[in-house]
Amino acid sequence: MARSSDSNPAATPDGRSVTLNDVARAAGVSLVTASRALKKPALVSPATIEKVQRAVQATGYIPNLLAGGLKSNRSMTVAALVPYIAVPQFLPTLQALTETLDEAGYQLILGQTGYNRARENALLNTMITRRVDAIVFAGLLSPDAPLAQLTRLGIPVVETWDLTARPLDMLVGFSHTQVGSSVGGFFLKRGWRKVGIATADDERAMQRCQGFLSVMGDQVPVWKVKAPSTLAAGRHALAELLKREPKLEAVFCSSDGMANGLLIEARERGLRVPEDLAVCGFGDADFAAHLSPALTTVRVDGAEIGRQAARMVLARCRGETVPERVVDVGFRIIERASTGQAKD
Amino acid sequence: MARSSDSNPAATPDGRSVTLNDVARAAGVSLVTASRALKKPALVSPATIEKVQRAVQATGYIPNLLAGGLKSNRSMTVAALVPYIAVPQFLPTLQALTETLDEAGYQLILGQTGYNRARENALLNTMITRRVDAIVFAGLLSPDAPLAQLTRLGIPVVETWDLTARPLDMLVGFSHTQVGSSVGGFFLKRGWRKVGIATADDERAMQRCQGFLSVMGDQVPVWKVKAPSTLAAGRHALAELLKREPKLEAVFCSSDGMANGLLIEARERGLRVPEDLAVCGFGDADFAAHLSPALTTVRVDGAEIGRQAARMVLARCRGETVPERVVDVGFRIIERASTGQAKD
DNA sequence: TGCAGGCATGACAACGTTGTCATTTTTGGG
DNA sequence: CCCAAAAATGACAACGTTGTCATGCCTGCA
Repeated sequence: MARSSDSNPAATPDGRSVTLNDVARAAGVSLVTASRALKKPALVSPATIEKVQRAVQATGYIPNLLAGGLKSNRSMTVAALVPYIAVPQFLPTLQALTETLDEAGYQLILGQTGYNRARENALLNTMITRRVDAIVFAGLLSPDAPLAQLTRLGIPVVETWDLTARPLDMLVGFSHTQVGSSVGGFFLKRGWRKVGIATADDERAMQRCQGFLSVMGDQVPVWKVKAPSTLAAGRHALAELLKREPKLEAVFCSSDGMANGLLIEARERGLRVPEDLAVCGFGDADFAAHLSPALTTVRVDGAEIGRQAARMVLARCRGETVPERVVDVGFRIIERASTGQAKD
Repeated sequence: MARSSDSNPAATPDGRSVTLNDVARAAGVSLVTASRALKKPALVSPATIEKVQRAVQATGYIPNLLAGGLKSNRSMTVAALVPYIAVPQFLPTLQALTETLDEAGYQLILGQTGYNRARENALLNTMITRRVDAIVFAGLLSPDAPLAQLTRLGIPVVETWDLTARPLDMLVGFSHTQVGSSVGGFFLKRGWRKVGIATADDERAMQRCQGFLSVMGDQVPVWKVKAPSTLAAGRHALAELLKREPKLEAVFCSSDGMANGLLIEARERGLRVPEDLAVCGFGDADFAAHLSPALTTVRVDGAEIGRQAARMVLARCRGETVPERVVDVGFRIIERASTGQAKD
């Protein structure tokens, strides 16, 4: 990868790299015209465009987005801040976000907050320094975030995967409390009273937990693990919950991976699912429907969250105002075999 | 998020945003000194640094990395190109890469190639346009990639998760063919002759498949699915393989998720694992050890790949030469219950 | 044929920082 | 107390593009 100075089609004779200026000279037009031919072809005659494109080929010109971004103050870059890249729930969102933005020429800059407010703020500052055109955040921003900077610079912010009446700027998500109470209601309707909850300790999972407890009562045994939750944590969770409530009838898990662990642990212990123990997960991961028994879970359209967030970001980057700044994508309990048949 | 012009501590009276120039003026030093105070404190007296930092506070200065990057020709940005963000195997690599680079002030720009060479090349060009300081690629670059550009600009490239004697630039990975033949050898030693392979159709999985077949023979039934493989695909795969070879003794899967599917399907069909059917996965996902039976699989240290790639990238960005341009992180077959006890 | 209006192009400055070289100030040894 | 060397600071230009305004040209209509 050494920079060869001889016979290098992308370097001018004196070694500098090829700039738009060189292209313009080669095409016999002015710098501005060359710029326009490439970026705003509508303003340039077809013949000139042709000339410029030929010159681009001949010189091996490679545009420099940094330079353009400096003047136009647009980096064509969007920051995506998540706790960890590997948190399964956010993956469809990240994927859809990346794809949708890419189609519009925007790229994603990734940041991992590690469920850590200090890092979150540090990352926000980093992204501001990079003059990202927008920020998409997994969750709600903390009140002590460097909001002032964001507001100052007018950087659009989309909070996701949560719900609040007064978002910082824009929001795409759903109510975790409501998820919890819905699952609680579902359990009640099935007549289960000896229930438990196995949950990660992140903010959103705790909201689901609270919603669940608000319906099921505070005496419900709660097994809490450090986020992100795993299959192994799920196996352990069932063991712990059974210690506290040997006659456990149903468990609500804060992720499908964890629920998968519960299914496995239940089988190991000779507990039949759903006859002896019902299990409900969260997220409707791709594998949930194919477990045995198929897993009842809460479906959230993570990809849709990503698409909507991208849509909002792009609109704002085009200078439009986004009318509905809060989008509730909702959720749905998907009943499968792990909670048996409805008895009504 | 409206840009308020009044009482805005980050905007000068005339509405421009605060630049280093304003800081310098406020601190009573020159522009260059202010720059150095913030970026190269070793060259500036402590008293001046103090003054400048105070001025930064007072003015609410926010640096602009784009501007600096233009002059210094360093974007403090590294591109990571993967097939899809959600491919589980790459997640630990991405996570480690992000973390390690972040510590050095570099951020990751994400690109999804979608197992598509055309998109791959388009993305490479995009990243070059963005003047990323390096590119980390999941897999090997295709020969028709815009290599010339990369070489021209001297952009460091790290190919990962594969092995070749002559990488484009640098490489961290391991031999998939060898993985396949190792697992084949392992199966042979156990005396299994009626074996099958369930594999995704991406390049690397196909290499593992070839390695496996080179040891086990070409008559082995192969069930191929579109990458990325899933649990559902695994369930289906077992059904298909049993059609072709009803007395199947062992199956090698191209991912742990797929293997999980095989375990489930086997149980559904009343096949005991490992007594009736042995299963080996690939990747040693976090759940592999906690399945029932625990899954025999091939462990690859994905996080280490990420760290090594980051190490190489950072070294090159510091202008150092990287002596060992090819790092083989190897792999290990982790024997667990899904392949039973060794009989020797 | 003359002129308004639109289209195509060009000149110039600017974006906010950093590299380079020059200059001033300080320090330490004789 | 002086001078050489080092430390600290400053002036200027440059990075490569785009925004703004100005200008030349041509088309079509009166």
